[in-house]
Amino acid sequence: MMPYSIPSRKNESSLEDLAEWEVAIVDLFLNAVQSVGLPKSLGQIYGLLFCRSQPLAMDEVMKLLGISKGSASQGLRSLRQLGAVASVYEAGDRRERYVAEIKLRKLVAGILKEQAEPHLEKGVSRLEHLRRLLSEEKDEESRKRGERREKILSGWHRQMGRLLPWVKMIIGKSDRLSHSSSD
Amino acid sequence: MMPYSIPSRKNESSLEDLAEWEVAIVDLFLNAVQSVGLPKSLGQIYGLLFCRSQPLAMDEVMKLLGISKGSASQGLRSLRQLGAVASVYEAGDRRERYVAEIKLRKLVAGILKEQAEPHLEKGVSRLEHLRRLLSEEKDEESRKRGERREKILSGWHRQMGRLLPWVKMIIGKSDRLSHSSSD
DNA sequence: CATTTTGTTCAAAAATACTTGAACAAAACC
DNA sequence: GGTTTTGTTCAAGTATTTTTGAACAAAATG
Repeated sequence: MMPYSIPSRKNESSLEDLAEWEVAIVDLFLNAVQSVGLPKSLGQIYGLLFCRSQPLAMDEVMKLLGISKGSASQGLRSLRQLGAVASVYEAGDRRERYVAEIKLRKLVAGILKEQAEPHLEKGVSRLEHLRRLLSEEKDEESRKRGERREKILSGWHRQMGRLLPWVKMIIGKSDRLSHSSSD
Repeated sequence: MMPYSIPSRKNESSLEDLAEWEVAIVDLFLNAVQSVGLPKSLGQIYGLLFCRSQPLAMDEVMKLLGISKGSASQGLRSLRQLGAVASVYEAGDRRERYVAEIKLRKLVAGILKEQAEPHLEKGVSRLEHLRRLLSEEKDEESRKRGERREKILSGWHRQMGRLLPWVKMIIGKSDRLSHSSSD
């Protein structure tokens, strides 16, 4: 029964070419991004680039991680948008190549700008909408209560706006410890 | 054809009893929690309790939001665990009743404790695992590169650990502006 | 102690989010 | 200009998460 069966590699031409520690780091980032609510392919791709000293092209990323063209393309786009990867041009090759941004300060700044700030912005219009509804509320008790709630939310909103610069500052501090010598 | 048809309310006995501004706030929290990756029923429930001055029982939450028993039960449990709602006992009623915690400081502290700290903790063992793999890596270049990466990750980990207390502190400041007088 | 009320659990259904791959566009090459 | 390489888009498929509701447990009631 079934002699000469195919060697049957575990992972269909993926992850095989990564060192064990690289797999561990890819997995680490995979989990990390999921906890922030981002798709896991983002974490895989970033993790892979983070491990490597040389820039990788999209087809190499696909091959090494065993993910589809679509995922690779979209994932790299999101990462560029977040400022988590940069593209570099290499002589004698048409393909665009990518490297991971490893300064925590820049990573955090990118996430804050792309994720937190849009939410704060949306918050402004939501609060405006809320105030409009309140001004139309007929029931006295209800309106009073709503106005108190609106005050609380405005306060929270202000606090959050104040927090962001601090986070950038605190993370920024002694970031240069991160990248000591080479690479 | 079909005279005397049933009035056909839009929302099957839900949201109807909320004021418009309350619906807006429920929706606001619904969106807010989703952006943090939490299930939206958490946001709805918290939002409803946030609007109300009087504690609500689980069946009232179900009725007002039009959600199932299971969602209400699980949602309230998660919120309690996060420290976002507290239960209160009211005379002459067997049911447990819930109120929203409205101090931003406490909310943030709860989220950090339940979400961020466990991740940091897991990070410790992941870094240990990584170091073990690195010590077994045979290829010289690869190991050196891996060791540089491990240093970077350890640095990030440390920075994150330092950030949390600051966040609590900064958010804590002038929190008392939030709840001025009644409620 | 049988019954009613209150609340939890969990398997299945529904809703969402993610990935895939084929079709398409854009640029480089010859 | 035709061909090849590189990269994007998006509808359909797959996987994951969330919600539902019925069955169950626990406690109060009479």
